[in-house]
Amino acid sequence: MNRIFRALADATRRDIVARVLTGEQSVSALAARYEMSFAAVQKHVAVLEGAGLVIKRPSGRERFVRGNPERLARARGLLAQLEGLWRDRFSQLDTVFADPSLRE
Amino acid sequence: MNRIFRALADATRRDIVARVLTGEQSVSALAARYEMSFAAVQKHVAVLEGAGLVIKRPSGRERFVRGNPERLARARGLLAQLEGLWRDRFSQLDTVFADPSLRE
DNA sequence: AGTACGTGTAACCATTTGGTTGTAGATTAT
DNA sequence: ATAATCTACAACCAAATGGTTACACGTACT
Repeated sequence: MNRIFRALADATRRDIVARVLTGEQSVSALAARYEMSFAAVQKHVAVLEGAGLVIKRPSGRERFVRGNPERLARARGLLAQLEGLWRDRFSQLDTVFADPSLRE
Repeated sequence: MNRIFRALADATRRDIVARVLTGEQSVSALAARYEMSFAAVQKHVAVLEGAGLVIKRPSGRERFVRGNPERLARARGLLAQLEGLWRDRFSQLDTVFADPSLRE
Protein backbone atom coordinates (compact mmCIF):
# COMPACT_ATOMS: atom_id res chain seq x y z
CA MET A 1 0.00 0.00 0.00
CA ASN A 2 2.92 2.28 0.76
CA ARG A 3 4.12 2.01 -2.80
CA ILE A 4 0.70 2.76 -4.23
CA PHE A 5 0.28 5.99 -2.30
CA ARG A 6 3.89 6.96 -2.78
CA ALA A 7 3.54 6.47 -6.53
CA LEU A 8 0.46 8.68 -6.55
CA ALA A 9 2.22 11.42 -4.59
CA ASP A 10 3.67 12.96 -7.75
CA ALA A 11 1.78 15.04 -10.28
CA THR A 12 3.66 13.68 -13.29
CA ARG A 13 2.92 10.11 -12.28
CA ARG A 14 -0.75 10.84 -11.66
CA ASP A 15 -0.88 12.39 -15.11
CA ILE A 16 0.74 9.32 -16.63
CA VAL A 17 -1.78 7.09 -14.87
CA ALA A 18 -4.65 9.18 -16.23
CA ARG A 19 -3.26 8.96 -19.77
CA VAL A 20 -2.67 5.24 -19.82
CA LEU A 21 -6.05 4.51 -18.29
CA THR A 22 -7.75 5.89 -21.37
CA GLY A 23 -5.49 3.94 -23.71
CA GLU A 24 -2.14 2.21 -24.07
CA GLN A 25 0.87 4.37 -24.82
CA SER A 26 4.51 3.52 -25.43
CA VAL A 27 7.07 4.84 -22.95
CA SER A 28 8.57 7.18 -25.53
CA ALA A 29 5.14 8.47 -26.55
CA LEU A 30 4.58 9.32 -22.88
CA ALA A 31 8.02 10.86 -22.53
CA ALA A 32 7.35 13.19 -25.47
CA ARG A 33 4.58 14.87 -23.47
CA TYR A 34 6.70 16.02 -20.56
CA GLU A 35 9.53 18.49 -20.39
CA MET A 36 11.87 16.20 -18.52
CA SER A 37 14.33 13.71 -19.95
CA PHE A 38 13.27 10.36 -21.33
CA ALA A 39 15.12 8.63 -18.49
CA ALA A 40 13.14 10.56 -15.90
CA VAL A 41 9.83 9.53 -17.46
CA GLN A 42 11.05 5.97 -17.79
CA LYS A 43 11.82 5.98 -14.06
CA HIS A 44 8.37 7.35 -13.27
CA VAL A 45 6.82 4.54 -15.28
CA ALA A 46 9.04 2.05 -13.43
CA VAL A 47 7.79 3.42 -10.09
CA LEU A 48 4.19 3.09 -11.26
CA GLU A 49 4.89 -0.43 -12.45
CA GLY A 50 6.45 -1.30 -9.10
CA ALA A 51 3.26 -0.10 -7.42
CA GLY A 52 1.18 -2.19 -9.80
CA LEU A 53 -0.66 0.89 -11.00
CA VAL A 54 0.55 0.29 -14.53
CA ILE A 55 1.32 -2.76 -16.65
CA LYS A 56 3.82 -2.94 -19.50
CA ARG A 57 3.26 -5.03 -22.59
CA PRO A 58 6.34 -5.55 -24.78
CA SER A 59 5.91 -5.31 -28.53
CA GLY A 60 9.03 -5.30 -30.64
CA ARG A 61 11.41 -2.69 -29.37
CA GLU A 62 8.80 -0.71 -27.51
CA ARG A 63 6.79 -1.28 -24.33
CA PHE A 64 3.17 -0.29 -24.23
CA VAL A 65 1.90 0.94 -20.90
CA ARG A 66 -1.66 0.58 -19.69
CA GLY A 67 -3.30 1.51 -16.41
CA ASN A 68 -4.43 -1.04 -13.84
CA PRO A 69 -7.69 0.17 -12.27
CA GLU A 70 -7.66 -2.69 -9.78
CA ARG A 71 -4.84 -1.10 -7.80
CA LEU A 72 -6.58 2.25 -7.84
CA ALA A 73 -9.62 0.54 -6.41
CA ARG A 74 -7.50 -0.93 -3.64
CA ALA A 75 -6.28 2.50 -2.60
CA ARG A 76 -9.76 3.92 -2.87
CA GLY A 77 -11.02 1.05 -0.75
CA LEU A 78 -8.61 1.92 2.02
CA LEU A 79 -9.73 5.54 1.99
CA ALA A 80 -13.35 4.46 2.08
CA GLN A 81 -12.54 2.21 5.02
CA LEU A 82 -10.94 5.11 6.90
CA GLU A 83 -13.94 7.29 6.16
CA GLY A 84 -16.06 4.46 7.50
CA LEU A 85 -14.21 4.71 10.81
CA TRP A 86 -15.23 8.34 10.98
CA ARG A 87 -18.81 7.60 10.07
CA ASP A 88 -19.03 4.92 12.77
CA ARG A 89 -16.94 6.75 15.31
CA PHE A 90 -19.63 6.51 17.98
CA SER A 91 -20.38 2.85 17.43
CA GLN A 92 -18.26 1.81 20.40
CA LEU A 93 -20.07 4.29 22.60
CA ASP A 94 -23.37 2.98 21.25
CA THR A 95 -22.23 -0.51 22.14
CA VAL A 96 -21.52 0.59 25.69
CA PHE A 97 -24.95 2.10 26.03
CA ALA A 98 -26.50 -1.01 24.55
CA ASP A 99 -24.63 -3.27 26.94
CA PRO A 100 -27.21 -5.21 29.03
CA SER A 101 -24.81 -5.41 31.97
CA LEU A 102 -25.08 -1.65 32.29
CA ARG A 103 -28.83 -1.67 32.17
CA GLU A 104 -29.09 -2.26 35.93
CA MET B 1 -2.78 16.60 -3.53
CA ASN B 2 0.87 15.59 -3.48
CA ARG B 3 1.04 16.13 0.24
CA ILE B 4 -2.10 14.11 0.89
CA PHE B 5 -0.86 11.03 -0.94
CA ARG B 6 2.65 11.41 0.40
CA ALA B 7 1.30 11.60 3.94
CA LEU B 8 -0.68 8.41 3.36
CA ALA B 9 2.37 6.61 1.97
CA ASP B 10 3.54 5.59 5.43
CA ALA B 11 2.03 2.84 7.54
CA THR B 12 2.55 4.66 10.84
CA ARG B 13 0.79 7.74 9.53
CA ARG B 14 -2.11 5.74 8.13
CA ASP B 15 -2.43 4.10 11.51
CA ILE B 16 -2.46 7.47 13.24
CA VAL B 17 -5.16 8.68 10.87
CA ALA B 18 -7.26 5.63 11.63
CA ARG B 19 -6.90 6.18 15.36
CA VAL B 20 -7.75 9.86 15.40
CA LEU B 21 -10.73 9.35 13.11
CA THR B 22 -12.45 7.31 15.78
CA GLY B 23 -11.67 9.85 18.48
CA GLU B 24 -9.36 12.67 19.53
CA GLN B 25 -6.02 11.73 21.03
CA SER B 26 -3.20 13.81 22.42
CA VAL B 27 0.16 13.65 20.66
CA SER B 28 1.79 11.88 23.60
CA ALA B 29 -1.07 9.39 23.84
CA LEU B 30 -0.43 8.59 20.19
CA ALA B 31 3.33 8.43 20.69
CA ALA B 32 2.91 5.88 23.49
CA ARG B 33 1.50 3.40 20.96
CA TYR B 34 4.52 3.26 18.69
CA GLU B 35 8.03 2.03 19.27
CA MET B 36 9.71 5.10 17.91
CA SER B 37 10.66 8.25 19.77
CA PHE B 38 8.14 10.91 20.71
CA ALA B 39 9.82 13.34 18.31
CA ALA B 40 9.33 10.93 15.42
CA VAL B 41 5.62 10.61 16.12
CA GLN B 42 5.35 14.35 16.57
CA LYS B 43 6.87 14.80 13.12
CA HIS B 44 4.45 12.28 11.63
CA VAL B 45 1.56 14.22 13.11
CA ALA B 46 3.06 17.42 11.69
CA VAL B 47 3.20 15.85 8.23
CA LEU B 48 -0.44 14.77 8.53
CA GLU B 49 -1.36 18.25 9.72
CA GLY B 50 0.47 19.78 6.75
CA ALA B 51 -1.57 17.57 4.45
CA GLY B 52 -4.75 18.65 6.21
CA LEU B 53 -5.56 15.05 7.09
CA VAL B 54 -5.49 15.89 10.76
CA ILE B 55 -6.38 18.90 12.88
CA LYS B 56 -4.84 19.86 16.21
CA ARG B 57 -6.82 21.43 19.01
CA PRO B 58 -4.75 22.96 21.82
CA SER B 59 -5.91 22.40 25.35
CA GLY B 60 -3.59 23.37 28.16
CA ARG B 61 -0.17 21.94 27.55
CA GLU B 62 -1.36 19.22 25.24
CA ARG B 63 -2.68 19.16 21.68
CA PHE B 64 -5.54 16.91 20.77
CA VAL B 65 -5.47 15.48 17.29
CA ARG B 66 -8.53 14.55 15.29
CA GLY B 67 -8.91 13.25 11.75
CA ASN B 68 -10.29 15.31 8.90
CA PRO B 69 -12.43 13.07 6.69
CA GLU B 70 -12.89 15.84 4.14
CA ARG B 71 -9.32 15.47 2.95
CA LEU B 72 -9.67 11.74 2.73
CA ALA B 73 -12.72 12.27 0.58
CA ARG B 74 -10.72 14.53 -1.71
CA ALA B 75 -8.13 11.85 -2.28
CA ARG B 76 -10.79 9.23 -2.75
CA GLY B 77 -12.52 11.52 -5.24
CA LEU B 78 -9.38 11.74 -7.34
CA LEU B 79 -9.06 7.97 -7.40
CA ALA B 80 -12.71 7.63 -8.36
CA GLN B 81 -12.14 10.16 -11.13
CA LEU B 82 -9.20 8.14 -12.45
CA GLU B 83 -11.25 4.97 -12.33
CA GLY B 84 -13.92 6.87 -14.24
CA LEU B 85 -11.43 7.46 -17.02
CA TRP B 86 -10.97 3.72 -17.25
CA ARG B 87 -14.69 3.04 -17.23
CA ASP B 88 -15.27 5.57 -20.00
CA ARG B 89 -12.14 4.74 -21.92
CA PHE B 90 -14.08 4.10 -25.12
CA SER B 91 -16.28 7.15 -24.85
CA GLN B 92 -14.22 9.07 -27.33
CA LEU B 93 -14.47 6.18 -29.75
CA ASP B 94 -18.20 5.97 -29.09
CA THR B 95 -18.45 9.66 -29.82
CA VAL B 96 -16.73 9.12 -33.13
CA PHE B 97 -19.13 6.35 -34.04
CA ALA B 98 -22.06 8.44 -32.93
CA ASP B 99 -20.91 11.41 -34.99
CA PRO B 100 -23.68 12.15 -37.57
CA SER B 101 -21.12 13.44 -40.03
CA LEU B 102 -19.68 9.95 -40.20
CA ARG B 103 -23.01 8.23 -40.67
CA GLU B 104 -23.11 8.82 -44.43
C1' DA C 1 25.89 -4.02 -42.98
C1' DG C 2 25.15 0.06 -40.94
C1' DT C 3 22.19 3.55 -38.87
C1' DA C 4 18.45 5.16 -36.19
C1' DC C 5 15.17 4.25 -32.53
C1' DG C 6 13.21 2.54 -28.02
C1' DT C 7 14.35 0.99 -23.59
C1' DG C 8 16.81 0.08 -19.48
C1' DT C 9 20.51 0.95 -16.33
C1' DA C 10 24.50 3.05 -14.09
C1' DA C 11 26.75 6.94 -11.96
C1' DC C 12 26.13 11.15 -10.13
C1' DC C 13 23.91 15.26 -7.67
C1' DA C 14 20.70 18.06 -4.75
C1' DT C 15 16.81 17.64 -1.92
C1' DT C 16 13.58 15.26 1.00
C1' DT C 17 12.39 11.72 4.32
C1' DG C 18 12.28 9.22 8.52
C1' DG C 19 14.64 8.48 12.23
C1' DT C 20 17.74 9.89 16.32
C1' DT C 21 19.22 12.94 20.56
C1' DG C 22 19.16 17.15 22.90
C1' DT C 23 17.21 21.53 24.29
C1' DA C 24 13.82 24.96 25.44
C1' DG C 25 9.15 26.82 26.55
C1' DA C 26 4.72 26.36 28.49
C1' DT C 27 1.59 24.05 31.56
C1' DT C 28 0.46 21.12 35.43
C1' DA C 29 1.34 18.74 39.78
C1' DT C 30 3.66 18.36 44.42
C1' DA D 1 9.26 27.01 44.31
C1' DT D 2 10.48 22.88 42.26
C1' DA D 3 9.72 19.06 39.66
C1' DA D 4 7.42 16.55 36.14
C1' DT D 5 4.94 16.48 31.69
C1' DC D 6 3.69 17.86 26.92
C1' DT D 7 5.06 19.84 22.85
C1' DA D 8 7.99 21.89 19.46
C1' DC D 9 12.19 22.55 17.19
C1' DA D 10 17.13 22.27 15.90
C1' DA D 11 21.06 19.62 14.40
C1' DC D 12 22.50 15.57 12.70
C1' DC D 13 22.56 11.08 9.89
C1' DA D 14 21.46 7.33 6.55
C1' DA D 15 18.55 6.25 2.95
C1' DA D 16 15.26 7.33 -0.64
C1' DT D 17 13.60 10.67 -4.42
C1' DG D 18 13.62 13.05 -8.59
C1' DG D 19 16.28 14.72 -11.72
C1' DT D 20 20.50 14.68 -15.00
C1' DT D 21 23.97 12.58 -18.65
C1' DA D 22 26.12 8.70 -20.68
C1' DC D 23 26.23 4.10 -22.23
C1' DA D 24 24.63 -0.74 -23.62
C1' DC D 25 21.46 -3.69 -25.90
C1' DG D 26 17.81 -5.21 -28.86
C1' DT D 27 14.76 -4.06 -32.72
C1' DA D 28 13.57 -1.75 -37.06
C1' DC D 29 14.69 0.79 -41.25
C1' DT D 30 17.41 1.63 -45.67
